[in-house]
Amino acid sequence: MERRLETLYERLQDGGYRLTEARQAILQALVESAGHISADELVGLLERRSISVGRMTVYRTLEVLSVLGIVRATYLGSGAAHYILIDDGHHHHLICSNCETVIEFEQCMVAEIDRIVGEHFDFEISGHLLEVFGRCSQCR
Amino acid sequence: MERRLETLYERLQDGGYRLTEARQAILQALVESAGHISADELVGLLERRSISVGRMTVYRTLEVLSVLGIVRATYLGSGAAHYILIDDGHHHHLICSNCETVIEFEQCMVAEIDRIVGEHFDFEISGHLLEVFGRCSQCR
DNA sequence: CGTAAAATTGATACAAAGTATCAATAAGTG
DNA sequence: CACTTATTGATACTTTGTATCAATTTTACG
Repeated sequence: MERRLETLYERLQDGGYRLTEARQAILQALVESAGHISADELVGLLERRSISVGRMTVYRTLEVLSVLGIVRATYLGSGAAHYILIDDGHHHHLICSNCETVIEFEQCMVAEIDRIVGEHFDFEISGHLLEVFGRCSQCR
Repeated sequence: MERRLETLYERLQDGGYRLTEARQAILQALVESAGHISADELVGLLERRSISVGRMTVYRTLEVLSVLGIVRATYLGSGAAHYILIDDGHHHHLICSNCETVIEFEQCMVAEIDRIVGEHFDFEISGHLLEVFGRCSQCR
């Protein structure tokens, strides 16, 4: 668990960014929330822990983490982007197109695609996000 | 090509929605733009063709199309959600985490996942969106 | 250790994106 | 055609995201 955070800290630094307290707090919150969280929810979360990080800083940090491929924004119903930790390279979830329920799953068979497509387009692949849509059991 | 539109019209109606001129215009624009388009870009596109559809209607229609699984919102850099036609059940693209370039590709090997995961979670799957991230050749 | 250069932060102000409301209008039904 | 019901769009508004810049923090270096 700590290992994971440490690695993220390193990735920030290796990317040429400074490892500030704000960024550490944000990464920590992201790891612990372990889900889909919007920028403003993140601000609220940190606030409740009496860690004061400005809204602007949160937005900027998420942008940095995006560029580094650590985080990925996705759209889940509401207007706000939700950020997903994708530091291990992938994330998968089912989304009910009706009620927007999100169910995460682990099964991943996309490694093949990564390889083939990456070669084909001369693209250095760092990860992927697979969103599968449909109707959950309740909405049918 | 016309066939595709016809099918979309039917899906709207089968879903219990009325096939209005506004919705037809929006679907048509989506099919022709054949890519990733934001709500406001869509409004602009229609305006330029002297088809007047209110902003509100576009947002609402995209919401309806989302619920029907015809369209899917995704984040591509800018703050606005971009909508992707996913009427044939899937869409795939590479996104450079650095410059946000989008490269679409067809290769799809995810059918298997759809089946397995769908059964496992009692989820009726209608499609998926696979986003693969990394660095494009220019950004390396 | 200080100190200076450079990155980062956050208050403020702003722009863009998305939502609620409701009277006017258009679509389907018989 | 008339009637019921869904849809539309103008308006006003909230939320989300971005630009700016002085103050602060971090890092590198003497």
